[in-house]
Parts: sequence; C-alpha cells; structure tokens
Amino acid sequence: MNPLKAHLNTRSHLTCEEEAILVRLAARRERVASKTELVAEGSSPFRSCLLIEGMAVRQHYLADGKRMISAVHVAGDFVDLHGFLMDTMDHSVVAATSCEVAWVMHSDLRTVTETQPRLTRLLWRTVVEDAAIIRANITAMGRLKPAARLAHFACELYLRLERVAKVSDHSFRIPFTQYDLADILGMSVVHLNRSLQALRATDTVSWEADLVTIKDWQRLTELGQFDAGYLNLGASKD
Amino acid sequence: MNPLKAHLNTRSHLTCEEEAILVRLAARRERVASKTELVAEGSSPFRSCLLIEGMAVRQHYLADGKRMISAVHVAGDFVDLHGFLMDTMDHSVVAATSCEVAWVMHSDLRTVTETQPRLTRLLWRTVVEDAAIIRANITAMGRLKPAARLAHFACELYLRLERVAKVSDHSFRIPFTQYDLADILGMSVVHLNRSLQALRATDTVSWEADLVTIKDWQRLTELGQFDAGYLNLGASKD
DNA sequence: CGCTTTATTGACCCGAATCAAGTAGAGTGG
DNA sequence: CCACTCTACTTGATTCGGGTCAATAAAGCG
Repeated sequence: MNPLKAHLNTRSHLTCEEEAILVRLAARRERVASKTELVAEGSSPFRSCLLIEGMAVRQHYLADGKRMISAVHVAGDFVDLHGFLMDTMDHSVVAATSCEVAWVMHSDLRTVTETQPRLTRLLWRTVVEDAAIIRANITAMGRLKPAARLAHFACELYLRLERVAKVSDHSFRIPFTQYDLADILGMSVVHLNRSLQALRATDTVSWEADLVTIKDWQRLTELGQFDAGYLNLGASKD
Repeated sequence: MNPLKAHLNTRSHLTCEEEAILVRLAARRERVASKTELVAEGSSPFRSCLLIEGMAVRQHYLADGKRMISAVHVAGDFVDLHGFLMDTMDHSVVAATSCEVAWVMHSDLRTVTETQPRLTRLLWRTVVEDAAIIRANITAMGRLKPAARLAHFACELYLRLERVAKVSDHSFRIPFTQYDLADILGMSVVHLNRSLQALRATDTVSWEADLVTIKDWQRLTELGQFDAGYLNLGASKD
C-alpha cells in the first residue's frame, strides 16, 4: 500500500480513515512476472490495477505490427482508473518488470465516490496528473531532438521514482531494453542507440544497462527542457 | 449548456436534477475573441473554463520559442478541470476561434463532488477521455507518417464534432492555419503543407481553407489507422 | 491600395529509418 | 566444459524523409 499513500500524500495529507480505506481497497494482492498483461486491450474489466511494486507500460500495436508505448507507470500509480470509468480499454497495460499489484474492485471504487469526496478528488487528480505527463511527452516528442527527449524522460522518471522512494544516491533503474525505449520515444532502435550515446557524451547522466545515474541535474534538465511543474509535486488544493 | 449535456449524455442519460445542476454551474457566460488566453500558464485559477461554443487549444512554448499544441478542444469540453485539481497550470489554453465559454467556480465543483457522486464520475470521465485522446495522439505521432497523422486527426475531430452536432453533410470546420496544424502534429509548416497535399491526393477528404469534407470515411480511417474505440462513444458504465 | 498573414513551391542538406553485419553476454543442453 | 542459441547492443552503409532557408502567390484587412 505504501507507494500509493506516498504518492497521494505528496499533495494532501491523508486522514487515518482515508488511509484505512486505501488499505482495504488494495487488500487483494498478486505478484506477476515481467511481460504479464495486466489489462488487455478491448477488455471491459470489473477491477482496476494498482501498481504496488515494479514498473508497467501502456502499449498499443498498430495494424502494421508497430508498437507504441504511450505511458510508463511506476509503483504507486493507479494504472487503469481508466477502466473504472470507460467501458473498454483501447490499449493494454503490460508489466515491464516483475510486479506486485493490487486489484481494486470497481464496486469498491464506486463506494468511495459515494462516500469519500475528498479521496475521490485525490484519485481523480491522479488521472489529471497522468494526463499532464502525457501532454508533456507530446510536447517532447513533437519539438525536442532525440537526445533531449531521452534527457527529458530520465528527468521525469527520476522525480516520479523519487516520490515513491525508488532512487538512491541519484541512481535508479530503468528496466527497459533499447527496443522498449525506442517504442516509448517513437523512433527506431538504431537511432535510439545513437541518441543514447549522444546523451552519454554530454556527461550529464550515466546510463549503462538498466542503471541510470544523474551526474548533473541542472544541465540534464536544460538539455531536456525539463520543467518539473507538470508533475505537480508541490502542495495541493485539497 | 447544450454541448456539455450532449457530451455527457452520449454515455449516461442525465437526470433532470443533474441537468439542472449543470445549467446552474455554467451560468456565468462570456464571449471571447479568437486568440484570447482562457487559462494562463503558471496560473492557479479559482474557476474552470467550460467551452460552450468554438474551439480552443492547449499550448506550451519551449525555451527556444517553439510552440507545441498538445490538445484541441471543442464545444462541450470542460477545458481545465485540470485547474480544479492541480495547483498550477503547466500550459495555457487559448481560444482558436471566437468562443463562448462558461466559468465554473471551483467551489461549486467541489460541492458537486460532495453531493453528486454520479455527476462527479461523469466529470471525472471527461478527464479520462481527454487522456485517451492524448494517448492516441502519442501513438499517432510516434508511429504514423505525416499524411496518416493528418488523416487520424481529421477522423478524430469529425467524431468529436459530430457528438456535439457540429458537422453537417460530412463537413466541418477546422479553424487552424497551417502553422497551427504544424504545431499540433509536431512538424514544420513546409512539411505540413506537403503532407496535406499528399492527403488531398488520396481523395479521401477535401480540405480547403478551414472546410473539411469527408469523402471516403472507410479509406480515411484505414489511412490514419483510426480506431474510434478510444473516443468511447458507446454506452457507459454508469 | 499598401501591409500583413497565410499558403505554396524549390533547393539544399541533415537527421533518421532501413538494411545488414558483427559483437557480447546469458542460458541451455550434450 | 564447450558448442549452440537467443537476445540485446552496437556499428557502418545507404536511402529517403523532413527541416531550414528563401522566394513567390494569394488573400485578408486597415
């Protein structure tokens, strides 16, 4: 339960009652292997997946077999509140590492919306945050050069993982192969590889295998034109 | 009020009480000229903007002066529920045409969340929908060729405008200059122009000035690899 | 009727996809 | 323990898409 609490607590402090409700919601746990499909495309689920531990991606295959990853999720993310409100999923969610997940029944979420307005707003906000993240990625994809996009991606993940205590000593793990990264950033593997080398050459970050270490945050954010504002880590309205 | 009702009614039928509440929420009307900034970047608004009539874009300027448009909004869209839940805006919203807008006080929205769980879910859902749209655009940007992206964009806007009765006889108006379109799709104006010509050459759509007419929906959707699923026009859960 | 904004075209060149090959490490089985 | 295979990463060569620069129409508009 901790990561979601950590996630929500960044903004408003949860009351004891709210914490208790979250714990109860997330009681139904499961550990799944990497590459497990957590939410299938086209499905109409009756429960939503909350990531407790590990990372997952939202992905979509095009008719011509190309894959695009539209979002990356970390511990504490309520991966498919989408499914709670929409009837069918237009994409699938797949575990990128071994993950611990909690399955939250939609009927329980519904009860929350009927009885816990403040908690409802907090959950609603996580969707707004997700949207802000995707929007920032749109901007990055449309207007940044590949190496800058990689820098932006590293900055974003750094802060998101920090919030749930998954970084230590400026280092964190990105469990993606270069094929995954290419599908996240919308480019070819070959070019991704070269862009990654270009990024390494700036000496702002060390990125070997899945271990990423920030060496110069200041310059890295400039490179990626990264402005943390959209992650809204500050105080909340509620 | 009509467009939002039309928008929300596509999924669940609103009760009379809920309709009445929406009408009251949106009582504070204003007409603004094209290019008016409806929501400023960095602001922390106390009210949210509901588009009654016209179109608007979410945009963001990068440090180097480049602009990216991350979303397009049409009549009936609750343009910045974002601001209701987050503390500051990371981008601005600008009218793309002359618009009629309604200003909804956050305090009133808050009351809705405390007393109208079903309406709350419907509003929440509009945010989820927005996210789905942006995600589809990420996929399009990352993996589709420019002409296909234009086709995708036309398909999406067609269905969204149809929902609020803004299309007639397979035609609708896209009030964007080619500079705007370039910033929406993340490419240069010159190339956008050429891609548009390529799209016209397919004879699936007529696109002259701001008037777009679908000539062959079937082929246009194939071209843009457009699958309407993500717009979730079907029945709702609630 | 000038002036600005928008659309279009050509020339040039760099960036990025594709194709193809080679290397390295991890796991498997004889 | 070594050959075999698979996957991930890297590199080079080639081609083509798409950006930039520059110029010209065309169309509003004051």
